[in-house]
Amino acid sequence: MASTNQERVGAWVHLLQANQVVENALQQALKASTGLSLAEFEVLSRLSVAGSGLRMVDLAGLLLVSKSGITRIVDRLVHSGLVRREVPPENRRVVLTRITPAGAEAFDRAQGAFLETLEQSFSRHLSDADIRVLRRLLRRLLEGNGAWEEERCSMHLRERSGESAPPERRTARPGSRSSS
Amino acid sequence: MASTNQERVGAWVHLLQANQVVENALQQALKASTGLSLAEFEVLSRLSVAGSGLRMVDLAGLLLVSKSGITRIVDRLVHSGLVRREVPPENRRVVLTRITPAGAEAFDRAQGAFLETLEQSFSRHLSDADIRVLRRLLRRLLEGNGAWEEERCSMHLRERSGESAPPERRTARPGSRSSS
DNA sequence: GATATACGGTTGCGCGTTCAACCATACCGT
DNA sequence: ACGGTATGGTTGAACGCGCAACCGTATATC
Repeated sequence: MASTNQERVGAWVHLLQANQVVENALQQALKASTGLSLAEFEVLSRLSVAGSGLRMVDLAGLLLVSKSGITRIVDRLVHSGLVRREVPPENRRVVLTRITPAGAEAFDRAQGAFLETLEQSFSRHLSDADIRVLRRLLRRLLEGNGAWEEERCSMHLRERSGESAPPERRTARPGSRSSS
Repeated sequence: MASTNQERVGAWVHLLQANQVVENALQQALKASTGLSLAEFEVLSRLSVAGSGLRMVDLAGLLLVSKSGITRIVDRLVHSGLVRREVPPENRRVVLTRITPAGAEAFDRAQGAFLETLEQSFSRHLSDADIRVLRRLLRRLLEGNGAWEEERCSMHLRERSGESAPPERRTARPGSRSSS
């Protein structure tokens, strides 16, 4: 008994729209609370755990945006003083981006609004088991499309309340995944 | 034993990225095969089963785009001769959009590429049971966010093999969701 | 060492979307 | 009837993103 095209298309429409609804909620919450866009917040999130900075191309891979896209996102963050560009002398063709103290502070503030809104628009409606199942299915989707990267799919947020502290993955060794 | 924030955020990142990957694949396939954007295809899809036309505002609700957004999407479709605007004499403030023969033809062609790509990038990687589970979870998400509308979540594609013609909805729902 | 190639990043441009303002039409209370 | 309000649609400006072209730097080949 195979699923009909209607069922498959329906499932995809659900995916499309659920993502849209949650994403809009997050965008709006972030913009309202700190003026950050979701992409900017994501960059700050990545940089806040990458002590030695990240290359532009790695950020692009992490966020699934183009090279020019990440250039502009970082442009805006640099302009607001939340991120710093840095060209390492030993390899002068890359640009390392590092979070500034002001950036870390902004991220901490934004993280509050982010987690709260994620709870309201996402996790609140799913049981813990649901979340794991959803994660598993979507991960299979990513793997099937060759879009699976371990480090990309775990945004390292610092836990706020004394919840189980994450095992601080520090091997941010970028795999240079530009499939351009 | 509650799921950690990391797990929730991770699940959301999966949602975000899986959607992005599938959407990109569909966009690209449609553009390559027929020059249509995903939004334009979606409009054609809706119109192809709405015999008596759809109002702009209804289309906007169906696609989850803004009023101005749907104006421009329809503009492009009208300009390529795939869709017709029509102002009913009995209510001259609405605009009914109807698919033209050329539009129906274009949709038929596009549908092939669409279904094939959806299979390749989506359903291919999930079992039938998976698809149903996924659908159920995402639907719960939509319901939880008050974004559930029966008719929106079933894109009526014509099955190649036997189908059931969907009932056609005539008058507008007052609850259109451009909560602007 | 000189030339070719690959890699990383930025820039110009076009496209598509939203927001806010606006216009037109229908609906409602009096 | 008549003003006020709500509804449906379009328009202009701004924004964010991707594509392609470009430049600078590192690496490979000879």
